[in-house]
Amino acid sequence: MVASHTLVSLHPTLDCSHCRLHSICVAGNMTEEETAVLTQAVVHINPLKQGEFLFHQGDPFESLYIVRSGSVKCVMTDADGMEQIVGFNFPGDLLGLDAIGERCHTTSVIALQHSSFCKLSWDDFNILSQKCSHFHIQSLSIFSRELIHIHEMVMAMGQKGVEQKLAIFLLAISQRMKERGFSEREFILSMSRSDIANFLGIAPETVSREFTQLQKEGVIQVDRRRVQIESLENLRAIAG
Amino acid sequence: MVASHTLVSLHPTLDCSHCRLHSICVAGNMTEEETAVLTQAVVHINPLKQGEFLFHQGDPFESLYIVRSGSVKCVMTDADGMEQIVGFNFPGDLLGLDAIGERCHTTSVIALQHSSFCKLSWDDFNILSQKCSHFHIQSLSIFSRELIHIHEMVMAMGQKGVEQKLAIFLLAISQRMKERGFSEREFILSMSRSDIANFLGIAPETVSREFTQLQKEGVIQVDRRRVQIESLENLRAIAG
DNA sequence: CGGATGTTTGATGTCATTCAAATTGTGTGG
DNA sequence: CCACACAATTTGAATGACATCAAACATCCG
Repeated sequence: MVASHTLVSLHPTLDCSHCRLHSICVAGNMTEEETAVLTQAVVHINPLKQGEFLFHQGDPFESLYIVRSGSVKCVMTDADGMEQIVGFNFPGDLLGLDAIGERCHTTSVIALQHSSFCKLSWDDFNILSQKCSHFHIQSLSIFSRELIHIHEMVMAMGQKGVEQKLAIFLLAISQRMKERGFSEREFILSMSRSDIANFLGIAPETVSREFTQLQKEGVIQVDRRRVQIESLENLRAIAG
Repeated sequence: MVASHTLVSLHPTLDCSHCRLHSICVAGNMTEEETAVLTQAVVHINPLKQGEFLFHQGDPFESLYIVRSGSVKCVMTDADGMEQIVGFNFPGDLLGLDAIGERCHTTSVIALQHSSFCKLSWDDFNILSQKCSHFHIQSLSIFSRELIHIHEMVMAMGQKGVEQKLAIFLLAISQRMKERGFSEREFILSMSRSDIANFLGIAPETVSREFTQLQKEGVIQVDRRRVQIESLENLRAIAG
């Protein structure tokens, strides 16, 4: 529950107003005072190691989570055991939105590396939405952008060839790195080739081939999981 | 703006509490009194004929819309002119959610048949969210289910063969018909073969072939746009 | 009725998958 | 620190699923 009668945080080490993700997180656009209320509601949970689950598909819905550091994949498994990665998430991203309607998680979230999270209970989320219109609008905006991301994903899967898909994927990662203050030209992929393949709906071998193909064309440099984009322009041209 | 000081509707012919979509629309779970406030805010706009636009991609964001009758497709066009249908929507569905974050519509919505809509301005939406916690939660739930739908879509596009895709598509339509009180076994598709093909990321000819294939297998009966599901069980088995 | 549009069906081609093997990377225990 | 086993990635060759091209057919609407 939000302890709105005091602005003094019970967790002095944790303060949303000093968080470097402030602007891209739900706290964006909130006043100093509103942020203090948010700080009261947010809980830091134990960090996860690579491969550990933040929550499982089917778990009852209790809280939303925000990635604080590291990265995760969001996986959906259907009746016949097929797995589909429906998204990768990075610091500042909000997790668990799909569970609101059905009151249980429809995806599993798995850490791709050592990762930490903020936890915000559904009750507190609603109280904050009611109290702080900036929070309300900011969280809806994040929700909305999530929808756009997945729409772009569907566009890529439906309309594009494999080289285009990979280019679009790399540009999306690049964009997210940039938003978070990292280099848009050089980064380490936190997911495996198989994860990328599954996400894009293609075979892992094809991902490999297209990586080397893009390298041959001089658009990127790949070494293991390190990617350097030689020409963003050319990559955009390929993405279409 | 919501005229909350009076519960008497300015549009006597329009009353959310008597709407047959009450339960699946944003009005679901709202109290009688809250519904009255919603009624004040909602505006009925001119109906659209087949092929007409409710809004265009790029239009500034002002309002959300709810399908009252008929059906629409939601289309995204990218830089190189490729079009992707990212969803079909039916009575009770909320439209325009993708525009909240970017303050402009990222998709175009086109009527598949003569269709009518309710309009709810973004300002009123926020006021209602603030005032009525049931409305707030209900709209988030609808938002959340939209995410699940598109995730299921991505699953189908990434993991499944064409026969499965079509089976999944038909089951999704069947489910939506059922939710709206129509037969889940027999319905008229409001979209063309090309629309279905585009949505599923396959060729129109392939849609044709798979329809006849499913018919040969005795799972469905197709006549033009009328579909009869002979065996929901078998169709589910094919969908996987 | 007649042209335009949408749909079905058939023949051929192609891109991505699949299968298989080689290579490299990673973690663990000696 | 090195050797080993296991996992991930890369590369090659063959197959296959779906797309594309082309034409016939049906439907809709004036």
